Amino acid sequence: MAQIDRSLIAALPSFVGMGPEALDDVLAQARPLRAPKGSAVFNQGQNAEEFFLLLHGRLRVTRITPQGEQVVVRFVGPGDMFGVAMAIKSEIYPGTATAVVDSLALVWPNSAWTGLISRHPALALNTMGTLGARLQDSQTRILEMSTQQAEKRVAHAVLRLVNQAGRKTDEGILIDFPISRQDIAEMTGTTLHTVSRIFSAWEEKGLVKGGRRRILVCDPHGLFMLTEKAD
Amino acid sequence: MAQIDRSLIAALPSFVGMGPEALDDVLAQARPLRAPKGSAVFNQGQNAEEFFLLLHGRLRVTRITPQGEQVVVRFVGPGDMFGVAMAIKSEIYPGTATAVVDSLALVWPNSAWTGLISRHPALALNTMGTLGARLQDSQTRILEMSTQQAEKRVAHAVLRLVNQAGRKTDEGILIDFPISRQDIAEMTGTTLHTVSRIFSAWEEKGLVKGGRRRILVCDPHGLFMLTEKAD
DNA sequence: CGGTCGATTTGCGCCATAACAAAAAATCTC
DNA sequence: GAGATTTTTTGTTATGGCGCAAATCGACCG
Repeated sequence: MAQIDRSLIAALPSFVGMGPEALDDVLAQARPLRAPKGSAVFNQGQNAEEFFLLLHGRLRVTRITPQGEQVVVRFVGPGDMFGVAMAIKSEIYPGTATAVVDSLALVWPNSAWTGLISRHPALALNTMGTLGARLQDSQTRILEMSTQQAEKRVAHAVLRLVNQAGRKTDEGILIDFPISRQDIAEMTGTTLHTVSRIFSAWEEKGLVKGGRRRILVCDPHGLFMLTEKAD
Repeated sequence: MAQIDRSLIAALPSFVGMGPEALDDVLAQARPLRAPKGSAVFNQGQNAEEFFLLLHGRLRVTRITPQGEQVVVRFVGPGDMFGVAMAIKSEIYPGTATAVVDSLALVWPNSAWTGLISRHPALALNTMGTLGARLQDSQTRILEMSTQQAEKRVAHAVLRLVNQAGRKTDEGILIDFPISRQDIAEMTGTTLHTVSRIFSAWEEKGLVKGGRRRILVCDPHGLFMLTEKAD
């Protein structure tokens, strides 16, 4: 198999503090994987045999309850590791990862995990940092869902998306991957209908401009006010 | 300082797979800390300079929003690590840990963290597992808060407490540390009043017996049914 | 360009649950 | 054990946002 160039990953948060030979050791066991838009990289409940790093594109990670309700756990962006079931001592993938745009990832067999962690303490520390960041994020969401009502939760979710994937344009900040009202609803624990109403209200106030599966934030500062003091 | 006996920690999940000299290395930098009931081990926002392992007792970890609303993040039991801000690359403690009964912990200076992780890959893997378990737990709570209504969320919370800290008695399963309706409310994102009503209804059905700051689960199976099928 | 299908918007009625308000009960203190 | 304090229970009222349903809009396709 052709060796992947280490410059592809050297700058990523997961690999900071690692030398060239360490990076080569990491890459030696990886293979690339193309994920066309709409395809699933892995499915909830599947036996977890590999872990991943996203190089390019965007994935949506979802979880489904036994009763069939779905929630969006997070969006994966370039440089993020995902499907690290090994790290969390799980035999199966706890969620489903779907490409929302054409994407490209690196894949390692789970068998490589323990060795890599043991040989590269920096990788261990970085991975913990990533898990910790996700934990913080989850707990923040719990905090919001416990104490705030729908409009604020939606505002926070949009602001988080802006930070993760916002692209400045001359009209405002564009979230540059397809995301539906349904997605926002599943991120905030509300319904499609409520999100739609909230967005309509925001459009009237000039805070956002909605397109189909697109969000254009005209006034992020206004959203901040919405999340701080209440209307 | 007197060396702590390694048998105290050898069997704990955080230290499985570590040999005697590794355990001694870990313990060499630790000191014991008593936390009387009601005292805070650390406070939200404080500079994080140490990390901890609970040997005996029970702590409640809470987080407060800028607006002053509080939520209960989790309960820490014997054998659990807590306050591992280092692991998650945080400078400060993101929450407050309060002893709900007289407790005893081990304390390490943060400066010991990187070295310990680097020297003991097993500790790294175990810690990741712990973080992963908490992440799973958080995401499960998000799932529940998104899709289920108050009664089910409370039922789940009680069942989780039963698993963590339930003690069998001849009348049922007793959660053997002080926990108020307010606590349950803060764990489930509802109000004191709603929790009280729910508990009253359960008492009428014979599912639980409530005492002040105590919960006695008479029929866990009944609660399971409550969380599965509705009604 | 017309047809089809998915996404979004909007109206309406209803219900779970929050908010407010007190009383009652349990526990602690001296 | 009397009083004070905290916790819990319970009643009443108000409302956010969910469920249902139907209309509209926009995009993609042949």
